[in-house]
Amino acid sequence: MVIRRKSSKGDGGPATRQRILDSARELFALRGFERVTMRDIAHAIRYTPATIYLHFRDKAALLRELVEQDFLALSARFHKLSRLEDPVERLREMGYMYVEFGLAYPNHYRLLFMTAHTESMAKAGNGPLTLGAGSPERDVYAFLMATVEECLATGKFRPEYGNVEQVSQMLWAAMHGVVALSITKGDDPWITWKSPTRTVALLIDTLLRGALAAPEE
Amino acid sequence: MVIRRKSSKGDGGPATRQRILDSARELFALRGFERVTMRDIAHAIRYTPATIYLHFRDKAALLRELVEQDFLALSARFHKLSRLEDPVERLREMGYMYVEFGLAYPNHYRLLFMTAHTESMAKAGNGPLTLGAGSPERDVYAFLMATVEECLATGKFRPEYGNVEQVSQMLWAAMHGVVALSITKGDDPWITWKSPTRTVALLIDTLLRGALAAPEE
DNA sequence: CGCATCTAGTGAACGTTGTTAACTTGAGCG
DNA sequence: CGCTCAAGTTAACAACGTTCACTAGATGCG
Repeated sequence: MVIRRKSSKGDGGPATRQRILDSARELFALRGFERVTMRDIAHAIRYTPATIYLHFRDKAALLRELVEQDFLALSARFHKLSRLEDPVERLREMGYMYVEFGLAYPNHYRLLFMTAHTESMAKAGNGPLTLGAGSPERDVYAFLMATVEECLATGKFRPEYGNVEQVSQMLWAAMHGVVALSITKGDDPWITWKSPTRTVALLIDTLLRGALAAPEE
Repeated sequence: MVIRRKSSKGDGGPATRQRILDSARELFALRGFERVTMRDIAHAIRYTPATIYLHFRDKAALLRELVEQDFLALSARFHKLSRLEDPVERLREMGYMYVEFGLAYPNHYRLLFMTAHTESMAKAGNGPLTLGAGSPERDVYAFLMATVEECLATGKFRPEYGNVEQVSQMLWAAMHGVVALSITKGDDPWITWKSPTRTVALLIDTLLRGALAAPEE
């Protein structure tokens, strides 16, 4: 309907949109989603809160776009692991990488995996981002599944691990648990927390030893 | 305006306090913490919102007291497992029980393990509930640690699993991952989720096989 | 030029939230 | 009777996400 022929500021329109995204990202990562107000974001770029609504439907739509970008970052890091020949070793590195990612950017991780954005998506579900050759979410999960399948095809896993999706979800859940527990409970003083890095190392070792067909040490 | 006839003062005070707790519990479990307002709770017991603040410092304090009670319920269920002789079998049942608990009461679980109530505790930290012979939180975790230690003492585990806390936290994290992922992402349509019950079964099997000293099948 | 149009942005408001301060009511008691 | 005190209410506050009516300024066209 509307042809974007505005060119006075040239890229003035999309530019402010990007500025909103940038300051939102920074504030979210700094203080967490709930503790950042629309007025905060607007103030950071010296605009009025209403301006944000010219570029994004809700606060949730803002979140969603950032989440999508973060998924892309994680996905890119995962794909760098393709050079590892041994799928088991790739799986191990994926686990480390995943947890490391979550611990390095806890607020991002919270947005990605600890908040159900089914509702947000339903509200602002008209964006083209969820379409287009599989979202980064799908991509990350597909990469995990492909690696698991390769482990299976090369006979590295025991026969009872034939269900690729089941195994993938199990592995994902285990890694997620380390990150999520560390993020939400890591500051509770009533427990003496061990380093999550050590925990994930032990967890991966245990899982692989339990799943591999032949003893590998 | 108030229909309620006050029986007397001696009994009236704690009674309304309990009514607040009851309706808050019901509403929280039904809609989740954030989607229940103080006005909702007050309306449910036909009182004014301000009345709640005569009995509880915040909304968070209300939450906290309920959380404490839920922990007690889980703790009680755990202690019933004491009759199991084999600590490994006890561990396995604890895992099932934990996940089953979380899936049966997702909103409760969210309150218990998926929201950091460090801040809430700090605000309403004067309550006597955190004191007194170890809170249920500590209790549940202590029960897990004791079972792990028993596994170790009886030589069921491999020698590299000597750190009781490390192993306990690893197991807890893995179980937590299954529940948490299922709660937050279980409704996402872009993935075909396997039954969490099956996932946790596979996970426990894998973990135990990886941790046990001797092959057990 | 003159007029209409579109766009990015503003300012003030709306409805809802958690929370608090000031007032009212009624029982118990000297 | 009058005092006190707990339990509740009324009305408001500030902060939040969000919307609506409006405006400054650039552009397109006769």
